[in-house]
Amino acid sequence: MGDLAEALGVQKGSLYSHIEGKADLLWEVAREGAEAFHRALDEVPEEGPIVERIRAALRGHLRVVAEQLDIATVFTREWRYLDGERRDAFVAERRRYEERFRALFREGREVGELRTDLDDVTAARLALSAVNWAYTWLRPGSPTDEVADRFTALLLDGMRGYSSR
Amino acid sequence: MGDLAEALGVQKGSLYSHIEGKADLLWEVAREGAEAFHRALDEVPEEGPIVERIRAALRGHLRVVAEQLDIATVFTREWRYLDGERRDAFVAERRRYEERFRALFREGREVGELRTDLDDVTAARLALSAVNWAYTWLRPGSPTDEVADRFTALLLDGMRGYSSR
DNA sequence: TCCGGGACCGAACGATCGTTAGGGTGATGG
DNA sequence: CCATCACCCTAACGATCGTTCGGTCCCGGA
Repeated sequence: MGDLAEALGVQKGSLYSHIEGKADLLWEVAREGAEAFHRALDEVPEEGPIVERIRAALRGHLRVVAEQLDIATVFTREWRYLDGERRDAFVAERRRYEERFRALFREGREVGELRTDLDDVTAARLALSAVNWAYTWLRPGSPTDEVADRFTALLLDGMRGYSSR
Repeated sequence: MGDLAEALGVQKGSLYSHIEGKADLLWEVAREGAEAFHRALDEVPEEGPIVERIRAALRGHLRVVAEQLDIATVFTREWRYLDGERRDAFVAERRRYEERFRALFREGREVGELRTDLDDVTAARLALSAVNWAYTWLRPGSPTDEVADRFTALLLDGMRGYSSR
């Protein structure tokens, strides 16, 4: 609160003309984060090759991370400090996000665009880990689309096989 | 400190007969973490198929996470609260760990066991992200070797290709 | 047996921090 | 022109928390 007031050129107490309390700030940022990531997933086409949709999902996620690094940090790390009801609500949103992500891989396996013996839970976990961890090293201005494409290529064709495209 | 004292069945002040201060505790746990992960990497054979060595490295890392979840959490997240010199020392150790990890993929590409056009930086980042993120969902008692093998399989052969083994 | 020291207690200190209270000022709009 | 209201200030409060201090107890070695 002190830092925030200082950054605004205002006394600590003056903040409370505008906000209710510290917890509300975290909650707002967390909600913004959830919205941003879900919105990015909304941009992913509902149809078309799964491979392209996975690529789009990774691109979208990384773009949010790079463009709103602070919000992404709250979404992936600082949300733990939410309390009670709000925490539950956030966790539900977060779980829903992961579920939407996982659905891509499941569908890819089911329709046969990905290998039919794919372990989609592990695949989704691998992809989500990569983008979740990105907030630790991705910096604003990084070529996120390119990074996402590299992840996609590696996830699709592996380190041993040879690209089929 | 209060929680710690309570867990030990002792008054807060009594702790200072045994330790110097709170910061030392974090430093000790962080050092323990770095040692544990490096030790796990030491167990990876220096020779033999790269694929098996990568699998061993992932297994080792996940085993440390599952068996010493609190220490792993400090190693991956809480180390940020180290100060000054100690923080620098830790970051160096962490960087060295990542570098040792990355060397596996580079070597695999160089000797041709992995695809020669492999983006080894991205590959290492993908693998490290997966195991780094594991502290958020891996629980003591999980079959870490199996999880590591699933990661390995996916990383090696991808979601689209078919296994060559 | 006596002495020294380590472990512990109880209490307080001092710093930080989120928050509240009370008062002032300046712009707005009836 | 005056009342209102948003905004800000200064000051202080209250809680938390890491740490310190003086004193007590007990155990092992001289």
